[in-house]
Amino acid sequence: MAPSPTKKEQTRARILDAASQSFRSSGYAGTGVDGIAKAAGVTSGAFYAHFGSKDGAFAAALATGMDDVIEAIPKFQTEFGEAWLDAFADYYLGEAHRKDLGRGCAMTTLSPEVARADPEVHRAYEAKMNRIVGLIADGLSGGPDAARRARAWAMLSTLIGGLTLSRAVADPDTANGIAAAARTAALAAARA
Amino acid sequence: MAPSPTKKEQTRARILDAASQSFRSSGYAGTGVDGIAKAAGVTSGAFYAHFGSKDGAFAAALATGMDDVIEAIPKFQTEFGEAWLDAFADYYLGEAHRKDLGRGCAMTTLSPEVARADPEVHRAYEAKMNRIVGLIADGLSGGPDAARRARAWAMLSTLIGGLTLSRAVADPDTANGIAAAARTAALAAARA
DNA sequence: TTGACGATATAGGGATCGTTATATATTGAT
DNA sequence: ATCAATATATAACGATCCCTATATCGTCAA
Repeated sequence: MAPSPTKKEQTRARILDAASQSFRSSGYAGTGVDGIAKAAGVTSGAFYAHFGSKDGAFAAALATGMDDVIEAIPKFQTEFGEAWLDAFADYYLGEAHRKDLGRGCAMTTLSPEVARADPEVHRAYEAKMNRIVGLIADGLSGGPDAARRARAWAMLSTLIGGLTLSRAVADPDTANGIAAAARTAALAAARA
Repeated sequence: MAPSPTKKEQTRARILDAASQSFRSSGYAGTGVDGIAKAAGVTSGAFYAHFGSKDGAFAAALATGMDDVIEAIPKFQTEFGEAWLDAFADYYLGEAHRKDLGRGCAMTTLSPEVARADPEVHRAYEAKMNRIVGLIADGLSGGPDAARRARAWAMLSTLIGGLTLSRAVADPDTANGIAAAARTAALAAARA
């Protein structure tokens, strides 16, 4: 059984949660250390005791955000079996996920931030992404491994792009149309 | 013939160029008014004389960035004829475009920023996006209009997502792989 | 050439930024 | 219960943020 978290671990988890949410919904530059601390119910002193800097908190938020995906994909695969791809695409482009910028998938919200970050962040991101693509490719059928990985990248591209576009438009009908089109294309790309 | 721009218009154009580049490469929150002014060779006084606020400059940069796309697509269509889709995808996911965050397509760099912006920005963005999708759909063949628009949305999703992903990874080979996979999927989605 | 006006520069305010140093509170071991 | 160690709070620094008010510059008309 997992050991019950200490008070310090609970505080760290609250800060990390607040940081993750703010980085996703407001971006790196749009996020302030004091704002994270306030959202977590602490002050900046606790923040700097747990993460040494804003960069450190971003790296941690990025890592856990990607780990969430790494954990989620096998769950979809075991829970839905052959239909896991459809279920995953439904979730990813569904209204609930679209509307939840703060807790939405880190791949969509943080990738543009990573593109602006230090090379070290790029590398950490890429390592996680490679694991994610590997997990997805394992859940695809047909073709050699390299081709399955390529199809996984294509599917992810379509899901992430579709989610980004649907979040940027104003009209819900337009957003639904984008999501539906991206869903179809993402599944087709995965099975091509 | 176009009238030669006045000094004031030239200054405004320089500020707008600097703003567009900074908003794309550093994001809205990562961009400062003083930085824009310095990059344009003026001071903040000139900035506020031309655009009344940071928001105003972002709206202008967004509008012109989308207009660039609106102008570019017909050029691809007339220049490359039937092969315009391939040429467009090649450009969009090509190395030159991937490496140029500051002058790269506004759809990819600014859509995540629009998702965080006021509803008014969402609406302006959506109006431009609808024109872009219409232009792309006009260049597709087969199926009713609604289906062609859906395929245009799907292709854009894949291009934008693929570009975003390829910019976030560290390894050039990985980036090339993502771009190639997204290219194939984007073209397939457009012709599905 | 002068005067009036429009374009840009200068100066600075009030707020928030990330961070550090220090003080206080809280925990855990004895 | 007491003390040491740790966790968090407080206070403050210099920098930068967006923006306004005012001053200076340049331009064109008369």
